Amino acid sequence: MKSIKLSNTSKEPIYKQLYDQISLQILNRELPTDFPLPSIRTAAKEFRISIITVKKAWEELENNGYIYTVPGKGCFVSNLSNMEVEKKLVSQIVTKLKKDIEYYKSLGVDKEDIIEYIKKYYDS
Amino acid sequence: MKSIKLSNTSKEPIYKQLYDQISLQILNRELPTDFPLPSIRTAAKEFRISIITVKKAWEELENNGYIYTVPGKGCFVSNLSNMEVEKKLVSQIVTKLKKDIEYYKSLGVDKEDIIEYIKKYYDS
Amino acid sequence: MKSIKLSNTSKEPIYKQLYDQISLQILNRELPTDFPLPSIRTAAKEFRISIITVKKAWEELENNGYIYTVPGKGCFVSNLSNMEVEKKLVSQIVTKLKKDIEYYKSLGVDKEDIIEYIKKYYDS
Amino acid sequence: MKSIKLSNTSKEPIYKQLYDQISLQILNRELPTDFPLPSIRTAAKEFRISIITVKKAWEELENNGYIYTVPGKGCFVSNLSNMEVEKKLVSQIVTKLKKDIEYYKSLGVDKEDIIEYIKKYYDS
DNA sequence: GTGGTCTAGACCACC
DNA sequence: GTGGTCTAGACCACT
Repeated sequence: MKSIKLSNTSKEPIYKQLYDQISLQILNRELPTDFPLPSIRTAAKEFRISIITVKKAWEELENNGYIYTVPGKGCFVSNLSNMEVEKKLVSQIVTKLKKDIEYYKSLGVDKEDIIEYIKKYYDS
Repeated sequence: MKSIKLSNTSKEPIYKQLYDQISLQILNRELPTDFPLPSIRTAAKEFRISIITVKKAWEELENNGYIYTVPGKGCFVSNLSNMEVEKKLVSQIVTKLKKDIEYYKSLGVDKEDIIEYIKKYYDS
Repeated sequence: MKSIKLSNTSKEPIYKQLYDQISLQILNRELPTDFPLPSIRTAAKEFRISIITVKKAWEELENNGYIYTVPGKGCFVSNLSNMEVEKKLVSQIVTKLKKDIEYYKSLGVDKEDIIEYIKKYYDS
Repeated sequence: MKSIKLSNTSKEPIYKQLYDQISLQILNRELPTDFPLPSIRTAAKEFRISIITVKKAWEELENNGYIYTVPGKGCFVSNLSNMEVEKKLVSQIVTKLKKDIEYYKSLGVDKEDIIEYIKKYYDS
């Protein structure tokens, strides 16, 4: 499991940061099917956050089909088909992209300018 | 003054929605220098929100140099030079763009793919 | 009568700015005894402010003995003895100075440092 | 935390009094880095003022970099380097001093007289 | 009329 | 428990 970075001062709530980073690792196949997530208590200790906060993140992951829970055993990465992964990924990207484009258009930015900016900043 | 749209259910606080839309109109020169904003009370009635919520939005606008207020008179659009407008605009765009790019990179999206998507969606 | 400068955006209310500058000119003998102040209407036009605002300033001046009103004629500078002028001046200075000193002490500034600063900035 | 004194009758708004006194304690290192400020509710009770008034003071402190807030946790004194503290202090002193000097000059007071007065009153 | 400040409640998300 | 936001009133000084 790749390292997780949590920020106390960020505007994003901690449970959301946890959710985002883990779901992303699952989509990127960095966590394989049936990989056991750390127990809620272990994770709470490791990240020095409240058990409740971890529980909330794990719950969200389960609700969105990223993991499944075996009572008394723990939580494991779901068996996502490539198609499902692709679908979740594309859906996330397109949803965000459409919103972003709306924003840039409202600021009066040209399509060409945005593409310029992206070329400029993407590799840095 | 172009119409303002506020959503009660949005995650964005109301005062922030007000701030965003008005500052945008100022940057786009839709509101000229010294244009009088509606009075706090008038705006509160019009948008059916509390006086304090409007006040907070107006306050933020003043703190960031978009408007100036004359007690007993009202609030007016600041005299922003083209250079200042440009600077504020670019700063907003670049700040958001960098965050967005980080996000897309973390999802493993290629630069070319993003540009493809933008070309596809920008004109719709 | 020396020129008067009023600022709309200042934190000081306009009537107070008027009062301060005129009372000062009287204390400095720039306006002699029985000098006629402009009429309220004239002053309002000249300074482009409301008649009420001028009235308030003139009222304060009268209340503090700087001018006297002759109904139907106008307002005139009072006959202040040198002693009275001196007393008003010293009282103003000492009152402010004591408050200022308290402030600087609370910021932990040494007596010597303040004197240094004054020597440095007074002539600029 | 040293005691705070608030005056209902002062011309200064309550939130400003709070802001001034706390920012001063931070600049004087009476409150160390990461020191937890009392919660908004606690402070409101203690000073017998509204929650919103405390909030406004805390907000100003955050806007000016004196404290940082962690939602759900509380507000804490920022980690200010000695250089930053010095800069804030000097900026406050010089800003006020320049205004004071202007005032004394407008009253026709000599540099030497002011220094005399300061020597006389500073230690009392 | 205007903005500036303040009160005493309230609901929400987060920890 | 915490801070973030919001409401519906109120009083004040200034124009």
